[in-house]
Amino acid sequence: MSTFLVQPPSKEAVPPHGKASQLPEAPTYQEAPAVQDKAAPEDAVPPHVESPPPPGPSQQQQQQRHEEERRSVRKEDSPGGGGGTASSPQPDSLCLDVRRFDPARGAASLAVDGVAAYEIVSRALDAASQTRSRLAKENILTNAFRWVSSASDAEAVCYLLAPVRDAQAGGHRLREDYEHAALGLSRRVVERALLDATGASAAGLEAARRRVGGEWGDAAVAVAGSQRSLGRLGRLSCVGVRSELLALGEVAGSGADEVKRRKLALLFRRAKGTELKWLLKTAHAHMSCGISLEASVLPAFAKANGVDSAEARAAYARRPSVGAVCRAILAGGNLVEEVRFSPGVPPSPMLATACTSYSEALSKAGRRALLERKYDGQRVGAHMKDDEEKKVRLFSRKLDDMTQKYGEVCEALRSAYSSSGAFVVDGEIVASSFQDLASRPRSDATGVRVVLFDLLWLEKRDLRGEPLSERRRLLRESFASSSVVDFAVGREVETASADEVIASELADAVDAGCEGLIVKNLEAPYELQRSTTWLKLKKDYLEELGDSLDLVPVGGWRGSGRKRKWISPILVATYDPETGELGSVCRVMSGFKDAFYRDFTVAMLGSEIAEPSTPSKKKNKKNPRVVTEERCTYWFEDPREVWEIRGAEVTASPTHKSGIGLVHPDRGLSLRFPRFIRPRPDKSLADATTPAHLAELFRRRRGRTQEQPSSS
DNA sequence: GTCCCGTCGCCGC
DNA sequence: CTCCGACTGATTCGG
DNA sequence: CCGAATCAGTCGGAGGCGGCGACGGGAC
Repeated sequence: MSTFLVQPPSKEAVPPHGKASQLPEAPTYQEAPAVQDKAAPEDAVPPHVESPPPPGPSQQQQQQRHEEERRSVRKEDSPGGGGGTASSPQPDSLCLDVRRFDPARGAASLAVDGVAAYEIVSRALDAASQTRSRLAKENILTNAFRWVSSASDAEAVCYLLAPVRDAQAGGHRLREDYEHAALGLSRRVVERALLDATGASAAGLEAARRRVGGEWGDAAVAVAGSQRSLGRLGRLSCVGVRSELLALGEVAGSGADEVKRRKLALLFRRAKGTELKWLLKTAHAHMSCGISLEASVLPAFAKANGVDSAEARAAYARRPSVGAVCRAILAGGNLVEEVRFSPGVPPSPMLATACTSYSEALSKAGRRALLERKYDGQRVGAHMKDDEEKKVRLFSRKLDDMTQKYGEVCEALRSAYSSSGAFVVDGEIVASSFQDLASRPRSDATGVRVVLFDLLWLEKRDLRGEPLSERRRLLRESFASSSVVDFAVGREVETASADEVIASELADAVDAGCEGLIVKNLEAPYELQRSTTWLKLKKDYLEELGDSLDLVPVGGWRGSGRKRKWISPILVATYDPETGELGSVCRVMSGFKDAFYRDFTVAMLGSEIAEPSTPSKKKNKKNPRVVTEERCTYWFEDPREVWEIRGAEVTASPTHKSGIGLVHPDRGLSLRFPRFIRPRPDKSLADATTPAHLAELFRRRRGRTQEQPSSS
């Protein structure tokens, strides 16, 4: 508590969030034992070969490895990478096939005061994280759920098995999304709580981490090991853990972190065995165990109770309430009747599939298609219930309630609605640009518009099954456009004869400041999931369109998880031939093949990054020509390579320095959605994109706006 | 004690 | 949002 | 006819950008 930790021990466990992590890495002492992955044959690969054509032996090895994996559950890494090496050699009974698993055995010890023990969750997660097979995971979860019989336990277990909101780290999900409450747990608080609870020092924990193979969770367990002092606190239950975590989210105001730290430490202290690992990972919102609520947990719970797992998923999409779905499953499993879509509760939105050519879009779109503009704003589902109040509520793509934020939109929708009774519409909230929209205050964002494109419910009718053409007709009948409410611009075409128009429609959409087109099958129903009846076509997806840049890699960081052996992300820069400066544009982490990472890392550092030491010091000095405020772990000595990098658009950046002053006094230029396309060995520094060129692209883009053309 | 500024969680894409 | 790799289930291919 | 190779779809997890706002902590 009073001991102020110098550096969070998580330095490498967490992604390098740019401005933060400092300190170029001191510890250079080598780790002797274990780390058998050091001895892996890949190491024999000669340094810096441009994607070696005959990777012969290594591929075979991989094959072999996979088969091994398939046959038997094995320890060692899996998604999380470098998992518990020396942990349980004995497979948990949860790994037995569902038909052979006997829930009665040992079940007594899995209850705490009559409710499910957290041990159920930690055991399931332990077992599931040992394998990559999704079937095996589902098998494990299904077994675990056979220890759970009440709906309230089931709900808590579901949340605790998948407590992270989505793939994007950071947020938690411990209650209905549409009542979402973030926990506001900073890494520092979590780490201090951990040290508090275990009595370990930061250095001790770090040492333990090296011993167990790099995983913080395992290190925590190792450190906590012997000194359990439960006292009268008692074992953890699922409902208890969930409510304790939720309580952390309620703490606010000055001194909040201190209170949270204390509460968390209390929770950690009660953890037994690997429970601590999962509590820690939960608090960090980084589970990395290959389990999601929708795709793994709910289907497993359904299966454990004799309900079709696809039906459970569908039910959750209609009404994303874990509690409701669990109750219905336990109450007999009539999900169609008992878990319904209804106005006021946001269903999962329909999403489009990305598509990289005109022909692909048209061939997949069915006979008749709608070429609709894709507005660059924020997705919104607007609901009005059939009640006296006539209140419009808004939900984000991830179902957060946005009613408060966009009060004007609510008002405008209510008055634009020409019918009576309930409605559910789908649309996009837009401003003159995405950046403009994003900079609105979170509490009350005014001066925005909403562009409607679908209608899911009208009065007493669920319209999801109707073809898009019909939904669209009803949408236009039921709402009047106004200065705030509008309809998405779209053109209905016969796909057989649309080859000509699609390119020009896309061009027009981009000219109008839109991101591109959504090509929609006019006969298709509204699906509460990603669907191929909606195809997303953006100009930067198309090979010949969009801007690709030629940028220079100048530095990088150590990756985490499955990329921990490599440099990732990688900082890239423009080159200014006048001054010789390399101004940073963005970090890139998308688009690289694993082999490329390996070769590049070897080329830059001499080998893949051995856990847990490195970098070697000599690679660690920034080249003075590099202009950035990023603090890379690795700086490349003599940046001269050129890579093709593609992005959706150039942005004015508060963090990157390329072209600073050219479009804004103290902002540089960056890229939205950056990804690596290919190396350009044919190009040299002199051919790299210049800051001036980047500025030109920025200005060109800024000329286009989504603002309503003040006509009609 | 108050104010201001830097971090970082969280959320949008 | 983007992308890649792994897993799965379906389908086709070779013996 | 059956097992092996191939294919397409799904899933998970690696992390990009900008921006608001809550909080902690230093300056005053």
